[in-house]
Amino acid sequence: MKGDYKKYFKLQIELSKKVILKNSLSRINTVAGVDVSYVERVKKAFATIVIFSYKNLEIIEKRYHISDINFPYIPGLLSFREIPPLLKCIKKCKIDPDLFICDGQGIAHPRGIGLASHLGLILNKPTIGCAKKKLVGSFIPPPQNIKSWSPLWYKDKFIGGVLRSKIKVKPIFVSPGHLMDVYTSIEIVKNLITKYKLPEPTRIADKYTGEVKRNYLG
DNA sequence: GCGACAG
DNA sequence: ATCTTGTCGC
Repeated sequence: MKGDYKKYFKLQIELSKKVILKNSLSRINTVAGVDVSYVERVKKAFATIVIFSYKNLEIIEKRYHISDINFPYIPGLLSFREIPPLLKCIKKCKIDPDLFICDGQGIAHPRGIGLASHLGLILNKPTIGCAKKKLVGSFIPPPQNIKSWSPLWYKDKFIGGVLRSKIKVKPIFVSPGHLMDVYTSIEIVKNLITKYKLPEPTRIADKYTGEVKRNYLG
């Protein structure tokens, strides 16, 4: 029945109980950025993953996967649209990254299980959500100082950070996905930012996605 | 009813 | 996400 997504809501509520908000990383060697873009005209999803060395942000592996779109975009249910393509893409990697950065929310979600949290649970890996826009929560705009941030609150819970990744640009929304905590997620994203709004993993994965798409369309 | 609403 | 032109600012 069109518009009936109760089963997905229920699944999210059950999955959210399994999310672990505790940093499980003692040392980070590799970090991956994942992204998905779409072309409705041909009903295709373009997923990419770019893996970097955490220390010097050097690209050490990149993969992509093109698949059919089989779930619509519905705020709050993004993971059901993006995870299938991402899993096939991630499976192509030879390297198993220590951490994944997702283009979307972690626990900053109506039911506490955004794309990053859901993906982390499935992979049983640490993940961080880094979104360009807010989904839920309230906050005070962070100062203009570079890399300053303000807390993101939702239902009296501290769920993430609104980070000023670049001066005179809208801040980004960082929240832990899985096997990660709020403070650590913010600190890690700070380390992954260079001179752009988005942290390198997500920024490069997004750029790669556009490249793959252009090649496909000719 | 109204506003909000990741990609 | 995608579409889409010019335009303001460093």
